[in-house]
Amino acid sequence: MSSNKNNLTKILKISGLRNTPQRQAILDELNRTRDHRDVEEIYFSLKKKGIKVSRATVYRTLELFVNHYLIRRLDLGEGKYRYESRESDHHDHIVCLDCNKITEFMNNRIEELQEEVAQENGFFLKRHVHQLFGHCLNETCPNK
Amino acid sequence: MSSNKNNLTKILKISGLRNTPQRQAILDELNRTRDHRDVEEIYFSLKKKGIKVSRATVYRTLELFVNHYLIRRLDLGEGKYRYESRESDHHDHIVCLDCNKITEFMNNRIEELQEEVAQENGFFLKRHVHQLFGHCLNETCPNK
DNA sequence: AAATTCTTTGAGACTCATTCTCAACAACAT
DNA sequence: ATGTTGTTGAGAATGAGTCTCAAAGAATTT
Ligand SMILES: [Zn+2]
Ligand SMILES: [Zn+2]
Ligand SMILES: [Zn+2]
Ligand SMILES: [Zn+2]
Repeated sequence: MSSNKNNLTKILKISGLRNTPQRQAILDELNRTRDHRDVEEIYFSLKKKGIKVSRATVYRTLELFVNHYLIRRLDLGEGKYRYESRESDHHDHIVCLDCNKITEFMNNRIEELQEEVAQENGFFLKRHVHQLFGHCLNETCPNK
Repeated sequence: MSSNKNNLTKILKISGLRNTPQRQAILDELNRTRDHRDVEEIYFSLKKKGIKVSRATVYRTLELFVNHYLIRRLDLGEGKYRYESRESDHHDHIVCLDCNKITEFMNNRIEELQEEVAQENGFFLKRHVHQLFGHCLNETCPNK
């Protein structure tokens, strides 16, 4: 945590930016779990911990961190973004249409084929959005 | 067009719904091209043709058609939806980050692997969102 | 430690896509 | 032609996200 704090301060300093309690708290909050959280969830988690922060700052900070590759932003088609820690490796997501459970997957062959498809179509691939939607087989899922 | 009209009327009737000039015009407008259009584009195309229609009806009708599998809705992460005709076969999209050109692709191996991934993770796959983003090699692209 | 500089924050106004409300309108069956 | 009931239009409402600007506060210098 302490090394983490120094780390963030350094990363920001390179761009002439300052570390603040709010920024540190938001990064810690995301790195604490592997969840995929939206802005309201993050905002209320911080509030519950007694951290003085506003929604505007949460929005601004998340965008800052996405641009500095400290976190990932994902759009699961819900009309709002979710954010996750970047402490895990690259992966894509499967979402249950019934219980909204988000499962991560990574398939090397698919990643290779994405490169091939881009090349075949005259594109230099920068990034991709890949999500599967279906019904999970969980006992706890309302579907079962 | 006439057979198309009868067609739409039949499809709607099954659900106890009525065909109207607005609904027919919106479907015709989308089937006329293979473009991926947003609501404003569709709305103004209809207006330009002198068709009496409101934004509310365009929104409502597009959702109705998506639910009845008459058109497809896509979310390219622009903060708004685009719609396309369903007269083409299933495909996914590559988008140029510079000129926003949308190119369609279809890779059978990827589609198979999506099924495998879903199965491996205990999901029954219903649909997927798959988009590639990169730089196109077009001469007319501002990037070149 | 205090002063200085310049970034960051908070509160609320604002934007924009989309949804909702409800009275007027118009398909369609008989 | 009439009645029933689905549909439309106009504008209000919603909700995520952005913007504004004065006050607060990091980081640096003295
Ligand atoms: Zn489930
Ligand atoms: Zn994830
Ligand atoms: Zn391009
Ligand atoms: Zn397409």
